[in-house]
Amino acid sequence: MSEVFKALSDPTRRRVLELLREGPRAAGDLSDHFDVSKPTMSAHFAILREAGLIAAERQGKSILYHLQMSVLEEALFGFACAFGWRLESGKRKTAKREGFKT
Amino acid sequence: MSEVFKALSDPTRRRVLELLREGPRAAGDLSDHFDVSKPTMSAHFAILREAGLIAAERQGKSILYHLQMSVLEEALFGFACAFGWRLESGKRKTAKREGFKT
DNA sequence: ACATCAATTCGATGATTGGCTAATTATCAA
DNA sequence: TTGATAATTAGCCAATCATCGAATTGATGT
Repeated sequence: MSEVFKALSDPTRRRVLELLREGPRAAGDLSDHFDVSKPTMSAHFAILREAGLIAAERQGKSILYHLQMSVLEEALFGFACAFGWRLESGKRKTAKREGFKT
Repeated sequence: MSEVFKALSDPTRRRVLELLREGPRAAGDLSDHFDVSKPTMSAHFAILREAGLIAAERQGKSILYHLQMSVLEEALFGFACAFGWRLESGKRKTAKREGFKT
């Protein structure tokens, strides 16, 4: 849980998660949205990956990242619960992600 | 919002928040629950204070800390919203907020 | 005034973070 | 095989973090 919050504590990483909400994206595609070097982005991806928030899948020369919604949900849910809140799925406009296995 | 998540990324600090959920507590009283020095706890309190998650009030020789629920709620709410979730608590008279600083 | 208790600030130290450039790995196409 | 492309790893640096013991501030009781 600490790792999830740590991952969320950086605005670049939060933005990456938001971008991935729309569906899987290649590492370089994601990097283009930010004003930092690719190695730096790679490090951000690694932190998100180690927190379990995203997962990678090689596709040709690219590496596609996709959200692992359940982990994000679980962490936030677990915390919100401890504070007497309820986290509801609402009308989740979740991604139309394809080639995705839960 | 980054500061809130950063504050939440440490288990000691999360536990402090949980303890404060029961009601205000003195710094030393809180410190007794943990296996670290008082200066270290003081530093944790400072981080929570700077994130706006707790507030201090002097009471005689002690300093009472109490939760600032609304800030915690807003950060989580703001984030959950961006992911299409709903965060509900029994009685919130909160919180239309926008423009979190990232 | 002085001693005592509660908590913080100071100063130091080792670990982690976020950033970079340069080097490396992996894949695909000539 | 060679070259180009996508991404990561390696190596480095400055800044921040968590932690401690020692010194300091603030409030109270004698």
